[in-house]
Amino acid sequence: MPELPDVEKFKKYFEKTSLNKKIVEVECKAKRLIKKITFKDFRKKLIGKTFQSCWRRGKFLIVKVKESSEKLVIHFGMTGSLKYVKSEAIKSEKDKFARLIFKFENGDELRWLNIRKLGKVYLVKDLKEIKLLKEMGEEPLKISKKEFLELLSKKENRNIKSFLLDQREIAGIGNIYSDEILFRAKINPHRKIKTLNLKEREKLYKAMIEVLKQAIQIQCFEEKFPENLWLIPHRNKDMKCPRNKNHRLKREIIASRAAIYCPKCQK
DNA sequence: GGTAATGTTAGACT
DNA sequence: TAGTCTAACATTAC
Repeated sequence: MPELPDVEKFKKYFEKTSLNKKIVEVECKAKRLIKKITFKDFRKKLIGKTFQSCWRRGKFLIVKVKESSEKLVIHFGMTGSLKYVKSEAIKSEKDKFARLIFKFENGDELRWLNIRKLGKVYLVKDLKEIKLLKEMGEEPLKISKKEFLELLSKKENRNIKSFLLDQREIAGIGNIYSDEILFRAKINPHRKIKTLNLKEREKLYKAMIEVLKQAIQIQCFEEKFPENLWLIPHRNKDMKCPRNKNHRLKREIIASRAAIYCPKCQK
């Protein structure tokens, strides 16, 4: 689930549920997912503190810890999410995949769920300690058209889908949304950047912003993606093109990922 | 039981 | 050397 729009949703969820509550206990059932620090130290440094504010960078959620110079940094991997559970529901609502749990003074708790254990959690003073954050590219919703075109022109030899997926080029786009962006821009995921003309590059920029903004706006609720605009309601389902029911979507491995696209609409 | 999965990365390849 | 691509990682769901 967690690409830019999903992490944006987690950010709002975190703000709504978990700020300014005293942490009284931290539990972890998959200690190797805590990076750069032992769980023992991690726990010790957080107990008694509160989360002050949070923001998103790429696919990372970053949380400022009050009265500390350290930040909690969460990466969700492929199968991560957050779940806040009220004290009265903790016993009845078990989560087999709750890998990290913050317990608050009011009895509630925040669970970091992570089925496949591809996620990571850090506690760092300086975000640059995390290699991927240090090398991370621009935010797609902040980059100007001019900057975006310049980025493309430096990578003419690259495949366009693998470019969009590369966090060092542009932050936060993953497999699902790269497919959506290319579909919206009517660009075939096999294309190399050097084959894209200026019009297509501009279309790509516009599609990227539109797709991400709209997904954020509907908070990634699956049922809210209009069927005649998005691949999401069709991918691995009826496989019909949103633009034309007679077109069949194709699934193909591109850039080592399962790409879904319409060969008739995306040239 | 086989296959696929929304991410990242080390190492292979060109 | 530099740019790009691929396979591997860990675990579960269907």
